Amino acid sequence: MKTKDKILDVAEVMFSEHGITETSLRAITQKAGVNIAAVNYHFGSKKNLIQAVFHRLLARFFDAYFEALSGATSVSREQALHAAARAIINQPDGLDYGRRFMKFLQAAYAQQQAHLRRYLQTEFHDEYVLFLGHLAGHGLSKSQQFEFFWRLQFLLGAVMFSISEYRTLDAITDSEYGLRLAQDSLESLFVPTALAILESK
Amino acid sequence: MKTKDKILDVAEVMFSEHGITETSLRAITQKAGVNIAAVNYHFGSKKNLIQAVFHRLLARFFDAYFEALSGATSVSREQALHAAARAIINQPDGLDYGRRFMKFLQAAYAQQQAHLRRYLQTEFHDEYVLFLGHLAGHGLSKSQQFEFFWRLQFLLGAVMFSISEYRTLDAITDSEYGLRLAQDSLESLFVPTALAILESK
DNA sequence: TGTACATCAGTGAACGCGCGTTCACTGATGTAC
DNA sequence: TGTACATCAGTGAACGCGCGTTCACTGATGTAC
Repeated sequence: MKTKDKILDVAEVMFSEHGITETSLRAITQKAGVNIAAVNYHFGSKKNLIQAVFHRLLARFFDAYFEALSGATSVSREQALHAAARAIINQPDGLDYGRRFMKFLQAAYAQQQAHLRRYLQTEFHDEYVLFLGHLAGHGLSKSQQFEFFWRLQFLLGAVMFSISEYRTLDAITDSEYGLRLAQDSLESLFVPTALAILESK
Repeated sequence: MKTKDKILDVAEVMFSEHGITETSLRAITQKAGVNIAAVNYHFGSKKNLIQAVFHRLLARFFDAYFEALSGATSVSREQALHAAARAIINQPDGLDYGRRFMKFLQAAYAQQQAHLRRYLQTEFHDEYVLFLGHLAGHGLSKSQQFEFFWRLQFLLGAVMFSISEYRTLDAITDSEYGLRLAQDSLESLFVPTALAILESK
């Protein structure tokens, strides 16, 4: 069982760091110190390994998200954004998890891994619908839903990109302005901006 | 000379549509109806071909951007955003160019094509600095510049993602709500949201 | 408790395949006298 | 205008390489009687 987890751990890091198609099973198994045939033994194929990594990343997000809401029955948009921000930012390993998650998402979109979109909507259907409901709110007209949908894409893009490039940005601002972003100030920059994206004008 | 342009055209479409590393020179040359060795004859390597495609996409954007400003001497942030939106949205071929440009950018970031970032900052240095100056404005303190930098990442992410996934989104909203986004309403949704991202709170 | 067998975790080597690149070559076009 | 040569655009076949996957196999652990 240790071999399976070792592969998952290394694959998560390498897929996020270098892209999914760019990362070979040989590179993963070599770094993990296991035999290359173990991937197909435990996961069946590279595609299944990708889904397994995605599953773990998603589960961790939704767990943290719903825990941050701690069973509240009625959730406002702002509460939802705070909970999501914390689920990504305030993890035991700091922004490392969030960065990997967002990098992975970004790579998945850019590399047309359509099977991952399907995977999210089937394997995490309930969580996904609940989460979207929190962000959308209630009683939207058709044209409001339509506009919300587009704004949600703006938001998703903004989050994916800024968090996934976090390290690069941090290094640039550090050398350029001598300033670095603390985790809690990232949340307080992020939530109002997210609200503005969903509600501007 | 026709062969070289055929390769560029097909490469631009295929890199954007399927990702950079996912697109083989064999696929490009086959679709273009030219010999595979012609790529290395005209461009030297796949990496150089990628840069040539990037160059053309960038040149088209900056041309349209500065033309939309039509030589104005002092440019406000809002003017700059309108000009940029038009440079991406109002092209002869509709959103197709913008979509390819944004998909390419996204793929470049996700696939760690660091040479492209360098290419932008050297080959288009003047345009790049001017454009950023228009968006940033003047007289920002260090901590304001720092915050602007982060907000710019939010904006870049939002634009790249929503435009590059434009077709998918359009198809979803069409079937879900029976609504599709006209080009000019995209601009009037986009500019205020962009302003809000840069200035919220 | 001991034995026989089945299942499970992991291995090493090989498979065919598609990749980017190279090379010797052809034929068309341009240049010089 | 004609001839000789150089340059340029494009070709077909092959190169070595790394890829994901497969297969026969080993040894450890679990299960049944």
